[in-house]
Amino acid sequence: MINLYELEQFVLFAETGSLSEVAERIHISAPTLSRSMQNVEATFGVPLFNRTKNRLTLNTTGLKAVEYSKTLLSTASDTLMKVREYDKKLQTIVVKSCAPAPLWKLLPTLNMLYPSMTIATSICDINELDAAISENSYDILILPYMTKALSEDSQFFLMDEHLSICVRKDHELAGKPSVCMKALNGYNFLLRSELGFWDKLCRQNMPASKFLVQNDEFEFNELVSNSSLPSFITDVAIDRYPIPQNRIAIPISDADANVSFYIAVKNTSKYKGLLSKLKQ
Amino acid sequence: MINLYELEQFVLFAETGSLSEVAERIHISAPTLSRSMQNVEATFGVPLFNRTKNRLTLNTTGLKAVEYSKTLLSTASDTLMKVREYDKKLQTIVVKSCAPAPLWKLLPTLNMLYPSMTIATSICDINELDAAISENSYDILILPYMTKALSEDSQFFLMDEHLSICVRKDHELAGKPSVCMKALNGYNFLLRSELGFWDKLCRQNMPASKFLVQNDEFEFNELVSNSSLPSFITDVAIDRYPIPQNRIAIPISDADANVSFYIAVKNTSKYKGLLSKLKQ
DNA sequence: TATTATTACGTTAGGCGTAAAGATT
DNA sequence: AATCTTTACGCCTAACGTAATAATA
Repeated sequence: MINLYELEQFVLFAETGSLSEVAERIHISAPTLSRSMQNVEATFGVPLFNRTKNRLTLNTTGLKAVEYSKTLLSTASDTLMKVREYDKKLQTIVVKSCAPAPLWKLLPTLNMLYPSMTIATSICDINELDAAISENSYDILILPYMTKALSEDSQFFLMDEHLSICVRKDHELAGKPSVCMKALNGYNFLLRSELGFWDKLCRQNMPASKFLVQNDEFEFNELVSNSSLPSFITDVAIDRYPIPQNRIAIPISDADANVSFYIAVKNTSKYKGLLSKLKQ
Repeated sequence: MINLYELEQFVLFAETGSLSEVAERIHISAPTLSRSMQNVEATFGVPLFNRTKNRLTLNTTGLKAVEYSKTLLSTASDTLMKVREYDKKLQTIVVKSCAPAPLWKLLPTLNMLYPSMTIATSICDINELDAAISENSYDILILPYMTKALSEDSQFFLMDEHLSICVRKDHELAGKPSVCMKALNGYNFLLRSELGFWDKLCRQNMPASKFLVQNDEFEFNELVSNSSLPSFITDVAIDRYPIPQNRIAIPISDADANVSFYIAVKNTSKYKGLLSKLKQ
């Protein structure tokens, strides 16, 4: 049976050309390494070396053996790597959501129910979520509708979210009880990044508007407080991102802006604990 | 570092489903095998087993690990096999000849010069020899001409051979000093098998003749002695296959039937000893 | 003389089996 | 009670390093 440790020494010798040099490099004694090479030769069962009195070199068979040994060693490390990778995947819950707010609700519950699991969340466009479905690269999805690409059994209502604009109290729209996106088209807005499908929704329904996207939360808040540009807020986000005193929220009346989110799980039995928790 | 012996036990366990059964099968104790499985698990570094108190089973990661381990083990045995194969090829001289007689001359010399080498001889058609050239699947070739597919430096004259027919003394051709193949066309002949290009030569030049091919040397000789059918003989073969008293050899005059054989070697430096020996 | 490979040899770590324990059917 | 896995423990092999040898540049 091949000893992979000795085989590693063997290819190291091939790349170095000297026993003593390898011995020093890997911190074993020269006699040990010499014996290892004899063992390798014995397991192959054919001569691999030219032995002159004080110089060991590979013969042509030895060179071939090195070549094959390298691929063997690399498949060996592949074997380890892939199994570890597989195990890691088993221990991570991949959550892909079309919007951030549902994650705020979902993550604390997930962490509580599966404390040993790693939870990998990402906010995706709808087409990315569709891709995740067809590639099976998810454990949990959050969509703004029930998809027909998955069975109804695996999808459940999660929560509603209602979009408002957030304007200075002196803004020309400030007095209205509600607005529609058509009326908003043309106004420029402050927008946070990582909004998922909200971002696309705004751009599609207000093509004449421009959106100043802010990546940084602090900078975004500063701008909301100190500029006159309108921004967005939702009923769910209002706890996390309170409205400044000089601003007021005005609900958007469009159906598109009042969303129901649905959770879809790949493995219903694995997450039945989660699902029953969410129903409460 | 993976221990392949333990890994073998691991896949054996996967195929069997019980430690004690495997232990019995491969003649080691159950505790040793138990430890081996613990070692395998440790080298992978992830859980591979479900451990109930008295039943060990693989988890899903374990099943993946078995899968990868099987391919690793098979590439390991491939590695051994291919290196051994390569070594074996280095230690065999592959000789392909268009006819048997040149081998009679060549083989004793080869055996004397390279006593440790295995010599693999075969008698081939010309097109097989051409294939051997393009596939590099030879060490020494014997052709009835100098081929242009190889450099002149690697080809040398070996010997001549002259074909005769061998007829009963009462045969109608028995009195002739020589014959041409055109005149022989239509006669039926006894023919030995394994004649290489001689066989094709006869069939091409005497298409109206029939050839009774004998595989067995004894049977062939019996027929030559006891039938009236003409056969063939050459000057080189005459020592090995003496002409019966009731027969006589008549030389064939065609140029095709009087051949010069050439030896071609793949590695001239490797066989320069042989070549200088042959020149004597 | 310095460097290199290998053999000799003594020590010790680790691998194996026996015995035993703990648990299940 | 029989079967199965795992732990405990002692033996003994075999793997390692040091020291020595032999040979070369």
